[in-house]
Amino acid sequence: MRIIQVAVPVPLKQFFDYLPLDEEHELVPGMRVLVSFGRRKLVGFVWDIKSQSKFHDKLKPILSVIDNEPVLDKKLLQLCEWLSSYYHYPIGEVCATVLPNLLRQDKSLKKKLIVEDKKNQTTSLKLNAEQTFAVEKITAAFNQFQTFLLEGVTASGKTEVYLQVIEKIIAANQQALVLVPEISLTPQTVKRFAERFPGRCAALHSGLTERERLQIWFATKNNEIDIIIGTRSAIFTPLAKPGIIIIDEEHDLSFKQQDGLRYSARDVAVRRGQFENIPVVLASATPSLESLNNAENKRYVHLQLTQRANQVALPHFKVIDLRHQYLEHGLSNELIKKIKTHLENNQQALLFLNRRGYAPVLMCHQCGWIGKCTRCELPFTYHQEKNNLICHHCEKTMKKPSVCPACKQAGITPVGMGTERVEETLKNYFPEVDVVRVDRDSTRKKNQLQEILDLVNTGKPMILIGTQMLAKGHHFPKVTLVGIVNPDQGFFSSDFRAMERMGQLITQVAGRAGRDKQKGEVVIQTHQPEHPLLVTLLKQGYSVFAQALLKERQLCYLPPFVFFALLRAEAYDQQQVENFLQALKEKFSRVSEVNLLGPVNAPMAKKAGKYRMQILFSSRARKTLHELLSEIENYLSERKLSKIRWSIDVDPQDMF
DNA sequence: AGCACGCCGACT
DNA sequence: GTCGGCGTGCTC
Repeated sequence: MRIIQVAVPVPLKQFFDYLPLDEEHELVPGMRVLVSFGRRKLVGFVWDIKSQSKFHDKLKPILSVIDNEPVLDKKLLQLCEWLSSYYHYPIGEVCATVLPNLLRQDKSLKKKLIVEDKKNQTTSLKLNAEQTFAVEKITAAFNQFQTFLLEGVTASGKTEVYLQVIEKIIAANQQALVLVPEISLTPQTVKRFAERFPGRCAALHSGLTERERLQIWFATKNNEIDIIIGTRSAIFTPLAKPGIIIIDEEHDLSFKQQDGLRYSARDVAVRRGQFENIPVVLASATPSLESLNNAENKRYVHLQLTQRANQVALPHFKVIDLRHQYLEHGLSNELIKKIKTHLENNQQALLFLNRRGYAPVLMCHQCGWIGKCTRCELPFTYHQEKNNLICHHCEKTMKKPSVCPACKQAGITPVGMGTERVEETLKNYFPEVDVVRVDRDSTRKKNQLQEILDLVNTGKPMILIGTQMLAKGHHFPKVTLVGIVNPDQGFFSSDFRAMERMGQLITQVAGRAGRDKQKGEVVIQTHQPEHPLLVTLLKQGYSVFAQALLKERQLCYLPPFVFFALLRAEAYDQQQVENFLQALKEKFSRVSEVNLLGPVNAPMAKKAGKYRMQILFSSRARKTLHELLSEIENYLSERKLSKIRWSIDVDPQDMF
């Protein structure tokens, strides 16, 4: 008797057993089958073929077999199993998450082939000694599992290292999988790969239709494409002949999925490399502390590129002490003067501010009223362009009131700085030059970003104001001045990773200054000019700064020296959430190797009308931590929690 | 998660 | 009388 064990995409931990459709249909793990599930019909995944079942009296036959060959090969099934147990997420939902949307449905596979335009092939650049060493080391690890941390300062030619490694991978008849952060998957990135390997690469960018995605999925599975470039979810692309996985800007936060299956594509890449027995390259100018620690422990081979190509000089850092200074809408006189000088020299200036809109708070000068979103209980951001108040957490929007809703007097004032306000201020100062704002609002429409980039590339003097969007990937030859308007949140945030991120941002942003022949200048406005970590970063560079942070993490029992997981819960009734988590904490606090902290409010204590709280689990023993999480997962799935929704976040990024 | 069942209050 | 609210239980 054959019993088919099926992973069904429902939020339940277990598999479900079915009878085969008939004797003819061959069933192999990884194939999709249509099954009757309760009163519904669902697309499930064959997991195993067994000879008996505990549910022998309840078994239904499979309704139909969708595939002739598995959509998930053995290695991907192994990866799914790992994902399910590591991230404590139901196996059937993991299988569905890993596939393109169109394959989650009951559609049989039909393949087309993808038309590729042939381009002129560019040739390899000459490597310096460090690059050559890196290429040789990585090449020597082909066909075996080894993780490399490729740490290269900006303009050190990391990309050329990937390209030459990929050249060798292709020569060995294997495929390369390249992951890049969300905002850097631009036409320029893709172009560089496409021009070196014409007709051999495909990019999974956001502009594709589901149909196009599926075509690329097939092409890589059938070994018709040698190089696949994509963001986070591309880590699940099937590969006929896997050769190497490369993660560009491995420190980037967009590699962590923030809902559903909360995986880190970087960590999944390392695990996949292990299962496929191939090398994995994690590359960054500013590696995460996790990866640096792994390099230190010799789990990763540390490769360093310290030379900047073409004799590009490192930019000069200048700290502007904001204490006791008059500020014109958040800008110091000194910064404005510097902008003027650079513009007069026919150069461009780039200002960073991590806050879109006009001002993060709108306040009544008469009575102190503050505009807050009723659903999230956080201040509205004032957008002058639309004359709106917008909650950046739930998108709730309202018209800006003309008089104070509380005291009915006129006196509503914007407080704090956003990109719109810096734009307005600088337009007043420099009416004769282009002042261009680059944030999510100004680039919402298709091609808007490209139009801005084209304008910048004309090279005429101008001022750019942007959020993080501008920190990566783009090359602005005429920018010689970079100003960081307000990095001070990094010093006081309750999030222990804020300082790491600030260091990464300053270093990455500095890399935008003077990439051409001109020496660049980076100006940082701060109320904390003497902060030891800021001084270390600016005087001794990111590596020394990161070492100092790692020491701090070790002393304070923080990751990567301990492992974290969060259990979040939300409901419309705040007391219910708290009681639920408190009871859970009391029940599971007995394991001595795992610390439980909380319940405390989640990063957004109230979102879209729901109250959110969390318990933090921390442990030096990963195994013990995961055993406890499994126990809790079992306990919770066994009982009915009508109004409370909970989720587990392993290795969380946004904690507080 | 869905989806059904079942038990209560309030409507044409 | 029946429509619909949501609390509870089940899915091989």
